[in-house]
Amino acid sequence: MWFSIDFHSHVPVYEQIKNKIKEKIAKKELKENEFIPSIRVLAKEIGVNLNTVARAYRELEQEGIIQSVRGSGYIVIGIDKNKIYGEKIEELRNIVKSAKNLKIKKEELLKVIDEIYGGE
Amino acid sequence: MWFSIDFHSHVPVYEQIKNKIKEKIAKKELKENEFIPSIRVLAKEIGVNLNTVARAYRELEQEGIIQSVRGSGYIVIGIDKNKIYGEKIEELRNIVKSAKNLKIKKEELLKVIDEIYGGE
Amino acid sequence: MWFSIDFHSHVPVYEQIKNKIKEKIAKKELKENEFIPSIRVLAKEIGVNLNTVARAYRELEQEGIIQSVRGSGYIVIGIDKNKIYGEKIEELRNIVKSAKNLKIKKEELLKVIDEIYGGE
Amino acid sequence: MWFSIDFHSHVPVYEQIKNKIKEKIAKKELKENEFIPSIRVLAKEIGVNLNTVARAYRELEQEGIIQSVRGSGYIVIGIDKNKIYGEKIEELRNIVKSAKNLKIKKEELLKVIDEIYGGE
DNA sequence: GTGGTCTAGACCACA
DNA sequence: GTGGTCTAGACCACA
Repeated sequence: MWFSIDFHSHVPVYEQIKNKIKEKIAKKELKENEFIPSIRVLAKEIGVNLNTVARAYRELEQEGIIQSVRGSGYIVIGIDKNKIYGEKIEELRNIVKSAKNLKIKKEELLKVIDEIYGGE
Repeated sequence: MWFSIDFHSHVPVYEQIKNKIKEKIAKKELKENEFIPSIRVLAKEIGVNLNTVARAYRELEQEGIIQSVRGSGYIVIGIDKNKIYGEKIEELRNIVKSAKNLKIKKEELLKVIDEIYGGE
Repeated sequence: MWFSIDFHSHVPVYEQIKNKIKEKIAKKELKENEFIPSIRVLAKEIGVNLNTVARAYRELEQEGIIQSVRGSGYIVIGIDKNKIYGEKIEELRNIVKSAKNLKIKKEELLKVIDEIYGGE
Repeated sequence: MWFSIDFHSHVPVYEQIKNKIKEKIAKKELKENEFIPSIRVLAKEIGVNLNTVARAYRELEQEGIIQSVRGSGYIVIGIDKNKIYGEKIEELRNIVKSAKNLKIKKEELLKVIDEIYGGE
Protein backbone atom coordinates (compact mmCIF):
# COMPACT_ATOMS: atom_id res chain seq x y z
CA MET A 1 0.00 0.00 0.00
CA TRP A 2 1.43 3.28 -1.12
CA PHE A 3 -0.17 5.19 1.71
CA SER A 4 -3.32 5.25 3.74
CA ILE A 5 -6.23 7.61 4.20
CA ASP A 6 -8.07 8.49 7.39
CA PHE A 7 -11.71 8.39 6.39
CA HIS A 8 -12.84 9.79 9.72
CA SER A 9 -10.66 12.87 9.53
CA HIS A 10 -12.17 16.26 8.88
CA VAL A 11 -9.45 16.83 6.30
CA PRO A 12 -11.00 15.96 2.93
CA VAL A 13 -9.66 12.88 1.24
CA TYR A 14 -8.39 14.83 -1.78
CA GLU A 15 -6.40 17.08 0.59
CA GLN A 16 -4.91 14.10 2.35
CA ILE A 17 -3.83 12.71 -1.01
CA LYS A 18 -2.25 16.03 -1.98
CA ASN A 19 -0.38 16.24 1.30
CA LYS A 20 0.95 12.71 1.12
CA ILE A 21 2.26 13.24 -2.38
CA LYS A 22 3.87 16.55 -1.47
CA GLU A 23 5.59 14.88 1.45
CA LYS A 24 6.86 12.07 -0.71
CA ILE A 25 8.32 14.54 -3.15
CA ALA A 26 9.90 16.59 -0.39
CA LYS A 27 11.40 13.40 1.04
CA LYS A 28 12.69 12.40 -2.39
CA GLU A 29 10.66 9.20 -2.34
CA LEU A 30 9.30 10.59 -5.55
CA LYS A 31 11.93 12.19 -7.74
CA GLU A 32 11.66 14.70 -10.53
CA ASN A 33 10.52 13.35 -13.91
CA GLU A 34 9.39 10.18 -12.23
CA PHE A 35 5.85 8.95 -12.89
CA ILE A 36 3.44 8.86 -10.00
CA PRO A 37 0.78 6.10 -9.92
CA SER A 38 -2.03 6.59 -12.40
CA ILE A 39 -5.34 7.90 -11.12
CA ARG A 40 -6.96 4.49 -11.55
CA VAL A 41 -4.20 2.61 -9.79
CA LEU A 42 -4.01 4.95 -6.83
CA ALA A 43 -7.79 5.11 -6.48
CA LYS A 44 -7.97 1.33 -6.35
CA GLU A 45 -5.05 1.09 -3.95
CA ILE A 46 -6.46 3.45 -1.38
CA GLY A 47 -10.10 2.50 -1.92
CA VAL A 48 -11.36 5.79 -3.18
CA ASN A 49 -13.35 7.03 -6.13
CA LEU A 50 -11.53 8.01 -9.33
CA ASN A 51 -12.87 11.56 -9.12
CA THR A 52 -11.29 12.09 -5.75
CA VAL A 53 -7.80 11.18 -6.92
CA ALA A 54 -8.36 13.11 -10.13
CA ARG A 55 -9.15 16.22 -8.14
CA ALA A 56 -6.00 15.85 -6.04
CA TYR A 57 -3.85 15.45 -9.15
CA ARG A 58 -5.55 18.33 -10.93
CA GLU A 59 -4.83 20.66 -8.03
CA LEU A 60 -1.25 19.46 -7.70
CA GLU A 61 -0.83 20.23 -11.39
CA GLN A 62 -2.25 23.72 -10.90
CA GLU A 63 0.29 24.22 -8.14
CA GLY A 64 3.03 23.24 -10.58
CA ILE A 65 4.11 20.22 -8.59
CA ILE A 66 3.21 17.52 -11.09
CA GLN A 67 2.37 17.61 -14.77
CA SER A 68 0.14 15.45 -16.92
CA VAL A 69 1.74 13.75 -19.86
CA ARG A 70 -0.75 13.00 -22.61
CA GLY A 71 -1.71 9.37 -22.59
CA SER A 72 1.00 8.38 -20.14
CA GLY A 73 0.15 9.75 -16.72
CA TYR A 74 1.57 12.34 -14.39
CA ILE A 75 5.23 13.10 -13.74
CA VAL A 76 6.82 14.94 -10.88
CA ILE A 77 8.03 18.46 -11.66
CA GLY A 78 9.33 19.37 -8.25
CA ILE A 79 8.42 21.13 -5.11
CA ASP A 80 9.56 24.11 -3.13
CA LYS A 81 11.01 22.31 -0.15
CA ASN A 82 11.37 25.46 1.85
CA LYS A 83 7.65 26.02 1.57
CA ILE A 84 6.87 22.54 2.88
CA TYR A 85 9.38 22.95 5.69
CA GLY A 86 8.01 26.34 6.55
CA GLU A 87 4.48 25.00 6.74
CA LYS A 88 5.53 22.17 8.99
CA ILE A 89 7.41 24.55 11.30
CA GLU A 90 4.34 26.76 11.39
CA GLU A 91 2.16 23.83 12.41
CA LEU A 92 4.66 23.04 15.13
CA ARG A 93 4.65 26.61 16.33
CA ASN A 94 0.86 26.50 16.77
CA ILE A 95 0.94 23.29 18.74
CA VAL A 96 3.72 24.55 20.99
CA LYS A 97 1.90 27.79 21.66
CA SER A 98 -1.20 25.91 22.55
CA ALA A 99 0.78 23.56 24.80
CA LYS A 100 2.29 26.55 26.58
CA ASN A 101 -1.19 27.98 27.07
CA LEU A 102 -2.21 24.75 28.71
CA LYS A 103 0.83 25.12 30.96
CA ILE A 104 2.39 21.92 29.71
CA LYS A 105 6.03 21.96 30.84
CA LYS A 106 8.79 22.62 28.33
CA GLU A 107 10.43 19.38 29.45
CA GLU A 108 7.40 17.41 28.30
CA LEU A 109 7.82 18.76 24.79
CA LEU A 110 11.57 18.13 24.75
CA LYS A 111 10.89 14.59 25.87
CA VAL A 112 8.70 14.02 22.83
CA ILE A 113 11.36 15.36 20.50
CA ASP A 114 14.09 13.25 22.07
CA GLU A 115 11.82 10.24 21.94
CA ILE A 116 11.46 10.58 18.19
CA TYR A 117 14.82 12.00 17.13
CA GLY A 118 16.82 10.06 19.66
CA GLY A 119 18.55 11.91 22.46
CA GLU A 120 21.87 12.70 20.80
CA MET B 1 -14.07 39.10 21.58
CA TRP B 2 -14.17 35.86 23.47
CA PHE B 3 -12.40 33.88 20.79
CA SER B 4 -12.27 33.58 17.06
CA ILE B 5 -13.07 30.97 14.48
CA ASP B 6 -11.14 30.03 11.38
CA PHE B 7 -13.80 29.78 8.69
CA HIS B 8 -11.33 28.43 6.15
CA SER B 9 -10.33 25.49 8.29
CA HIS B 10 -11.50 22.01 7.46
CA VAL B 11 -12.33 21.58 11.11
CA PRO B 12 -16.07 22.25 11.38
CA VAL B 13 -17.05 25.38 13.27
CA TYR B 14 -18.89 23.42 15.96
CA GLU B 15 -15.71 21.41 16.58
CA GLN B 16 -13.62 24.55 16.86
CA ILE B 17 -16.07 25.90 19.43
CA LYS B 18 -15.89 22.68 21.41
CA ASN B 19 -12.10 22.75 21.38
CA LYS B 20 -11.86 26.38 22.44
CA ILE B 21 -14.18 25.82 25.37
CA LYS B 22 -12.37 22.69 26.45
CA GLU B 23 -9.11 24.64 26.39
CA LYS B 24 -10.58 27.45 28.42
CA ILE B 25 -11.77 25.03 31.05
CA ALA B 26 -8.44 23.23 31.11
CA LYS B 27 -6.71 26.58 31.51
CA LYS B 28 -9.09 27.59 34.32
CA GLU B 29 -10.29 30.60 32.35
CA LEU B 30 -13.65 29.00 32.88
CA LYS B 31 -14.12 27.54 36.33
CA GLU B 32 -16.48 24.93 37.65
CA ASN B 33 -20.06 26.05 38.29
CA GLU B 34 -19.43 29.16 36.26
CA PHE B 35 -21.83 30.03 33.45
CA ILE B 36 -20.45 30.04 29.93
CA PRO B 37 -21.81 32.60 27.43
CA SER B 38 -25.35 31.85 26.32
CA ILE B 39 -25.83 30.20 22.96
CA ARG B 40 -27.16 33.36 21.39
CA VAL B 41 -24.53 35.64 22.88
CA LEU B 42 -21.64 33.47 21.74
CA ALA B 43 -23.20 32.98 18.32
CA LYS B 44 -23.43 36.73 17.85
CA GLU B 45 -19.94 37.33 19.19
CA ILE B 46 -18.21 34.92 16.84
CA GLY B 47 -20.52 35.62 13.93
CA VAL B 48 -22.04 32.21 13.65
CA ASN B 49 -25.52 30.79 13.60
CA LEU B 50 -27.24 29.89 16.85
CA ASN B 51 -27.66 26.27 15.76
CA THR B 52 -23.94 25.81 15.35
CA VAL B 53 -23.21 26.93 18.90
CA ALA B 54 -26.16 24.89 20.15
CA ARG B 55 -24.69 21.76 18.60
CA ALA B 56 -21.29 22.42 20.16
CA TYR B 57 -22.85 22.92 23.60
CA ARG B 58 -25.11 19.90 23.25
CA GLU B 59 -22.12 17.68 22.46
CA LEU B 60 -20.07 19.12 25.30
CA GLU B 61 -22.99 18.30 27.58
CA GLN B 62 -23.05 14.72 26.29
CA GLU B 63 -19.35 14.54 27.14
CA GLY B 64 -20.15 15.62 30.68
CA ILE B 65 -18.12 18.84 30.45
CA ILE B 66 -20.95 21.36 30.76
CA GLN B 67 -24.58 21.09 31.79
CA SER B 68 -27.66 23.01 30.76
CA VAL B 69 -29.76 24.65 33.44
CA ARG B 70 -33.38 25.23 32.41
CA GLY B 71 -33.99 28.83 31.52
CA SER B 72 -30.61 29.98 32.82
CA GLY B 73 -27.82 28.79 30.58
CA TYR B 74 -24.95 26.32 30.69
CA ILE B 75 -22.59 25.84 33.61
CA VAL B 76 -19.16 24.23 33.63
CA ILE B 77 -18.99 20.81 35.23
CA GLY B 78 -15.30 20.08 34.70
CA ILE B 79 -12.87 18.38 32.43
CA ASP B 80 -10.30 15.63 32.56
CA LYS B 81 -7.13 17.69 32.24
CA ASN B 82 -4.92 14.68 31.69
CA LYS B 83 -6.99 13.77 28.66
CA ILE B 84 -6.55 17.24 27.17
CA TYR B 85 -2.82 17.20 27.87
CA GLY B 86 -2.47 13.73 26.42
CA GLU B 87 -4.23 14.78 23.25
CA LYS B 88 -2.00 17.79 22.83
CA ILE B 89 1.14 15.70 23.34
CA GLU B 90 -0.16 13.22 20.79
CA GLU B 91 -0.67 16.04 18.27
CA LEU B 92 2.89 17.17 18.92
CA ARG B 93 4.21 13.65 18.45
CA ASN B 94 2.60 13.43 15.01
CA ILE B 95 4.05 16.72 13.88
CA VAL B 96 7.50 15.82 15.13
CA LYS B 97 7.42 12.46 13.39
CA SER B 98 6.40 14.12 10.20
CA ALA B 99 9.14 16.74 10.60
CA LYS B 100 11.70 14.00 11.08
CA ASN B 101 10.44 12.27 7.95
CA LEU B 102 11.02 15.50 6.08
CA LYS B 103 14.54 15.51 7.49
CA ILE B 104 14.00 18.76 9.30
CA LYS B 105 16.85 19.11 11.78
CA LYS B 106 16.22 18.57 15.47
CA GLU B 107 17.74 21.99 16.11
CA GLU B 108 15.01 23.63 14.05
CA LEU B 109 12.37 22.16 16.32
CA LEU B 110 14.24 23.09 19.48
CA LYS B 111 14.52 26.64 18.16
CA VAL B 112 10.73 26.86 17.88
CA ILE B 113 10.27 25.63 21.42
CA ASP B 114 12.84 28.06 22.80
CA GLU B 115 11.29 30.86 20.82
CA ILE B 116 7.94 30.29 22.50
CA TYR B 117 8.89 29.09 25.95
CA GLY B 118 11.94 31.32 26.29
CA GLY B 119 15.38 29.78 26.30
CA GLU B 120 15.87 29.11 30.01
CA MET C 1 -42.41 17.40 49.21
CA TRP C 2 -45.75 17.19 47.57
CA PHE C 3 -44.38 15.63 44.42
CA SER C 4 -41.36 15.76 42.21
CA ILE C 5 -40.60 16.85 38.68
CA ASP C 6 -38.31 15.24 36.15
CA PHE C 7 -36.43 18.15 34.65
CA HIS C 8 -34.80 15.98 32.02
CA SER C 9 -38.06 14.62 30.69
CA HIS C 10 -39.37 15.71 27.32
CA VAL C 11 -42.75 16.22 28.94
CA PRO C 12 -42.97 19.93 29.77
CA VAL C 13 -42.94 20.80 33.45
CA TYR C 14 -46.41 22.37 33.34
CA GLU C 15 -47.76 19.12 31.86
CA GLN C 16 -46.10 17.08 34.58
CA ILE C 17 -47.74 19.31 37.17
CA LYS C 18 -51.14 18.91 35.54
CA ASN C 19 -50.77 15.15 35.40
CA LYS C 20 -49.70 14.84 39.03
CA ILE C 21 -52.64 16.89 40.21
CA LYS C 22 -55.09 14.96 38.08
CA GLU C 23 -53.74 11.73 39.53
CA LYS C 24 -54.05 13.02 43.07
CA ILE C 25 -57.66 13.95 42.46
CA ALA C 26 -58.43 10.62 40.82
CA LYS C 27 -56.81 8.87 43.80
CA LYS C 28 -58.84 11.00 46.23
CA GLU C 29 -55.68 12.39 47.78
CA LEU C 30 -57.25 15.69 46.84
CA LYS C 31 -60.96 15.79 47.48
CA GLU C 32 -63.67 18.02 46.04
CA ASN C 33 -63.89 21.53 47.49
CA GLU C 34 -60.46 21.08 49.05
CA PHE C 35 -57.83 23.76 48.42
CA ILE C 36 -54.77 22.80 46.48
CA PRO C 37 -51.45 24.46 47.33
CA SER C 38 -51.17 28.07 46.19
CA ILE C 39 -49.17 28.81 43.08
CA ARG C 40 -46.39 30.40 45.15
CA VAL C 41 -46.18 27.53 47.61
CA LEU C 42 -46.13 24.81 44.98
CA ALA C 43 -43.62 26.70 42.82
CA LYS C 44 -41.27 26.99 45.78
CA GLU C 45 -41.76 23.40 46.82
CA ILE C 46 -40.91 21.90 43.45
CA GLY C 47 -38.31 24.50 42.54
CA VAL C 48 -40.03 25.96 39.54
CA ASN C 49 -40.99 29.41 38.33
CA LEU C 50 -44.36 30.90 39.33
CA ASN C 51 -45.40 31.19 35.70
CA THR C 52 -45.01 27.49 35.16
CA VAL C 53 -47.33 26.52 38.00
CA ALA C 54 -49.71 29.29 37.01
CA ARG C 55 -49.97 27.86 33.54
CA ALA C 56 -50.70 24.39 34.85
CA TYR C 57 -53.45 25.72 37.14
CA ARG C 58 -54.91 27.90 34.41
CA GLU C 59 -55.22 24.92 32.08
CA LEU C 60 -56.67 22.71 34.80
CA GLU C 61 -59.25 25.39 35.41
CA GLN C 62 -60.09 25.51 31.70
CA GLU C 63 -60.61 21.76 31.84
CA GLY C 64 -63.05 22.28 34.69
CA ILE C 65 -60.99 20.28 37.16
CA ILE C 66 -60.14 23.06 39.59
CA GLN C 67 -61.55 26.55 40.10
CA SER C 68 -59.95 29.75 41.32
CA VAL C 69 -61.51 31.37 44.34
CA ARG C 70 -60.90 35.11 44.41
CA GLY C 71 -58.19 35.95 46.88
CA SER C 72 -58.10 32.49 48.38
CA GLY C 73 -56.59 30.08 45.91
CA TYR C 74 -57.80 27.13 43.87
CA ILE C 75 -60.25 24.46 44.94
CA VAL C 76 -60.87 21.05 43.47
CA ILE C 77 -64.06 20.70 41.42
CA GLY C 78 -63.67 17.09 40.43
CA ILE C 79 -62.49 14.89 37.66
CA ASP C 80 -63.93 12.38 35.27
CA LYS C 81 -62.29 9.29 36.65
CA ASN C 82 -63.30 7.17 33.72
CA LYS C 83 -61.38 9.48 31.44
CA ILE C 84 -58.22 9.15 33.53
CA TYR C 85 -58.62 5.40 33.70
CA GLY C 86 -59.27 5.21 29.99
CA GLU C 87 -56.13 7.18 29.24
CA LYS C 88 -54.03 4.99 31.48
CA ILE C 89 -55.42 1.84 29.88
CA GLU C 90 -54.68 3.32 26.46
CA GLU C 91 -51.08 3.99 27.48
CA LEU C 92 -50.82 0.41 28.66
CA ARG C 93 -52.25 -0.87 25.42
CA ASN C 94 -49.56 0.94 23.46
CA ILE C 95 -46.75 -0.43 25.58
CA VAL C 96 -48.12 -3.95 25.35
CA LYS C 97 -48.46 -3.73 21.58
CA SER C 98 -44.93 -2.50 21.33
CA ALA C 99 -43.72 -5.28 23.64
CA LYS C 100 -45.48 -7.84 21.48
CA ASN C 101 -43.84 -6.38 18.40
CA LEU C 102 -40.49 -6.86 20.08
CA LYS C 103 -41.50 -10.48 20.69
CA ILE C 104 -41.31 -10.08 24.45
CA LYS C 105 -43.09 -13.08 25.95
CA LYS C 106 -46.52 -12.67 27.52
CA GLU C 107 -45.15 -14.25 30.68
CA GLU C 108 -42.67 -11.41 31.06
CA LEU C 109 -45.49 -8.91 31.13
CA LEU C 110 -47.56 -10.96 33.55
CA LYS C 111 -44.52 -11.18 35.79
CA VAL C 112 -44.35 -7.39 35.99
CA ILE C 113 -48.01 -7.13 36.88
CA ASP C 114 -47.74 -9.80 39.56
CA GLU C 115 -44.62 -8.14 40.90
CA ILE C 116 -46.50 -4.91 41.46
CA TYR C 117 -50.01 -6.08 42.28
CA GLY C 118 -48.90 -9.11 44.21
CA GLY C 119 -49.61 -12.55 42.82
CA GLU C 120 -53.07 -13.17 44.29
CA MET D 1 -44.69 4.44 4.31
CA TRP D 2 -41.80 3.25 6.38
CA PHE D 3 -43.19 4.62 9.62
CA SER D 4 -45.04 7.59 10.94
CA ILE D 5 -44.34 10.39 13.36
CA ASP D 6 -46.63 11.90 15.96
CA PHE D 7 -46.17 15.63 15.52
CA HIS D 8 -48.28 16.41 18.57
CA SER D 9 -46.14 14.35 20.91
CA HIS D 10 -43.82 16.01 23.38
CA VAL D 11 -41.17 13.54 22.30
CA PRO D 12 -39.02 15.39 19.77
CA VAL D 13 -39.21 14.14 16.22
CA TYR D 14 -35.53 13.17 16.14
CA GLU D 15 -36.10 11.01 19.24
CA GLN D 16 -39.09 9.32 17.67
CA ILE D 17 -37.00 8.52 14.62
CA LYS D 18 -34.24 7.08 16.81
CA ASN D 19 -36.74 4.92 18.68
CA LYS D 20 -38.42 3.61 15.56
CA ILE D 21 -35.12 2.60 14.02
CA LYS D 22 -33.94 0.96 17.21
CA GLU D 23 -37.18 -1.03 17.30
CA LYS D 24 -36.80 -2.09 13.69
CA ILE D 25 -33.30 -3.32 14.36
CA ALA D 26 -34.39 -5.14 17.52
CA LYS D 27 -37.22 -6.75 15.52
CA LYS D 28 -34.83 -7.75 12.73
CA GLU D 29 -36.79 -5.73 10.20
CA LEU D 30 -33.43 -4.09 9.66
CA LYS D 31 -30.54 -6.52 9.66
CA GLU D 32 -26.85 -6.02 10.24
CA ASN D 33 -24.86 -4.59 7.31
CA GLU D 34 -28.11 -3.56 5.65
CA PHE D 35 -28.49 0.03 4.49
CA ILE D 36 -31.19 2.09 6.14
CA PRO D 37 -33.05 4.69 4.03
CA SER D 38 -30.92 7.68 3.15
CA ILE D 39 -31.38 10.86 5.18
CA ARG D 40 -33.14 12.63 2.34
CA VAL D 41 -35.36 9.71 1.41
CA LEU D 42 -36.56 9.17 4.96
CA ALA D 43 -37.03 12.89 5.51
CA LYS D 44 -39.26 13.08 2.46
CA GLU D 45 -41.17 9.95 3.38
CA ILE D 46 -42.11 11.06 6.87
CA GLY D 47 -42.49 14.71 5.91
CA VAL D 48 -39.72 16.09 8.01
CA ASN D 49 -36.69 18.25 7.41
CA LEU D 50 -33.41 16.68 6.36
CA ASN D 51 -31.63 18.10 9.42
CA THR D 52 -33.98 16.35 11.78
CA VAL D 53 -33.26 12.94 10.28
CA ALA D 54 -29.57 13.79 10.09
CA ARG D 55 -29.52 14.48 13.82
CA ALA D 56 -31.27 11.21 14.60
CA TYR D 57 -28.81 9.25 12.45
CA ARG D 58 -25.79 11.08 13.89
CA GLU D 59 -26.87 10.20 17.41
CA LEU D 60 -27.55 6.60 16.50
CA GLU D 61 -24.04 6.48 15.06
CA GLN D 62 -22.61 7.87 18.31
CA GLU D 63 -24.46 5.08 20.12
CA GLY D 64 -22.75 2.57 17.85
CA ILE D 65 -25.99 1.31 16.33
CA ILE D 66 -25.46 2.45 12.75
CA GLN D 67 -22.46 3.70 10.81
CA SER D 68 -22.10 6.15 7.96
CA VAL D 69 -20.32 5.03 4.82
CA ARG D 70 -18.88 7.89 2.79
CA GLY D 71 -20.99 8.66 -0.22
CA SER D 72 -23.15 5.56 0.20
CA GLY D 73 -25.40 5.88 3.24
CA TYR D 74 -25.77 4.36 6.68
CA ILE D 75 -25.52 0.68 7.48
CA VAL D 76 -26.79 -1.15 10.53
CA ILE D 77 -24.12 -2.27 12.99
CA GLY D 78 -26.35 -3.87 15.60
CA ILE D 79 -28.10 -3.27 18.83
CA ASP D 80 -28.11 -4.61 22.37
CA LYS D 81 -31.49 -6.32 22.39
CA ASN D 82 -31.45 -6.88 26.12
CA LYS D 83 -31.17 -3.17 26.61
CA ILE D 84 -34.20 -2.48 24.43
CA TYR D 85 -36.21 -5.20 26.16
CA GLY D 86 -35.20 -3.92 29.58
CA GLU D 87 -36.28 -0.40 28.69
CA LYS D 88 -39.65 -1.59 27.46
CA ILE D 89 -40.21 -3.65 30.62
CA GLU D 90 -39.27 -0.61 32.67
CA GLU D 91 -41.84 1.51 30.82
CA LEU D 92 -44.42 -1.15 31.53
CA ARG D 93 -43.50 -1.24 35.19
CA ASN D 94 -44.08 2.50 35.50
CA ILE D 95 -47.50 2.33 33.85
CA VAL D 96 -48.54 -0.60 35.98
CA LYS D 97 -47.45 1.16 39.17
CA SER D 98 -49.37 4.21 38.16
CA ALA D 99 -52.42 2.09 37.31
CA LYS D 100 -52.24 0.47 40.72
CA ASN D 101 -52.05 3.89 42.34
CA LEU D 102 -55.21 4.81 40.53
CA LYS D 103 -56.75 1.64 41.92
CA ILE D 104 -57.35 0.20 38.49
CA LYS D 105 -58.11 -3.50 39.01
CA LYS D 106 -55.52 -6.10 38.09
CA GLU D 107 -58.12 -7.78 35.90
CA GLU D 108 -58.36 -4.68 33.73
CA LEU D 109 -54.67 -4.89 32.98
CA LEU D 110 -54.77 -8.60 32.30
CA LYS D 111 -57.66 -8.00 29.92
CA VAL D 112 -55.51 -5.61 27.90
CA ILE D 113 -52.70 -8.13 27.69
CA ASP D 114 -55.02 -10.94 26.64
CA GLU D 115 -56.65 -8.69 24.11
CA ILE D 116 -53.31 -8.07 22.41
CA TYR D 117 -51.47 -11.34 22.92
CA GLY D 118 -54.54 -13.50 22.56
CA GLY D 119 -55.83 -15.37 25.58
CA GLU D 120 -53.91 -18.63 25.30
C1' DG E 1 -33.69 36.89 29.00
C1' DT E 2 -32.34 31.38 28.68
C1' DG E 3 -32.26 26.63 26.10
C1' DG E 4 -34.57 23.29 22.50
C1' DT E 5 -36.42 21.92 18.18
C1' DC E 6 -37.61 22.45 13.60
C1' DT E 7 -37.89 24.19 8.61
C1' DA E 8 -36.29 25.67 4.00
C1' DG E 9 -32.61 26.08 1.57
C1' DA E 10 -27.63 26.35 0.35
C1' DC E 11 -23.02 24.54 -0.66
C1' DC E 12 -19.27 21.05 -0.05
C1' DA E 13 -17.05 16.29 -0.35
C1' DC E 14 -17.47 11.77 -2.14
C1' DA E 15 -19.38 7.66 -5.31
C1' DG F 1 -27.06 9.87 -5.96
C1' DT F 2 -24.94 9.81 -0.68
C1' DG F 3 -23.60 12.29 3.96
C1' DG F 4 -22.07 16.81 6.47
C1' DT F 5 -22.32 21.51 7.82
C1' DC F 6 -24.19 25.88 8.02
C1' DT F 7 -27.56 29.96 7.82
C1' DA F 8 -31.79 32.68 8.68
C1' DG F 9 -35.62 32.51 10.90
C1' DA F 10 -39.58 30.65 13.55
C1' DC F 11 -42.04 29.00 17.65
C1' DC F 12 -42.14 26.66 22.23
C1' DA F 13 -40.97 26.05 27.35
C1' DC F 14 -39.02 28.14 31.29
C1' DA F 15 -37.08 32.17 34.54
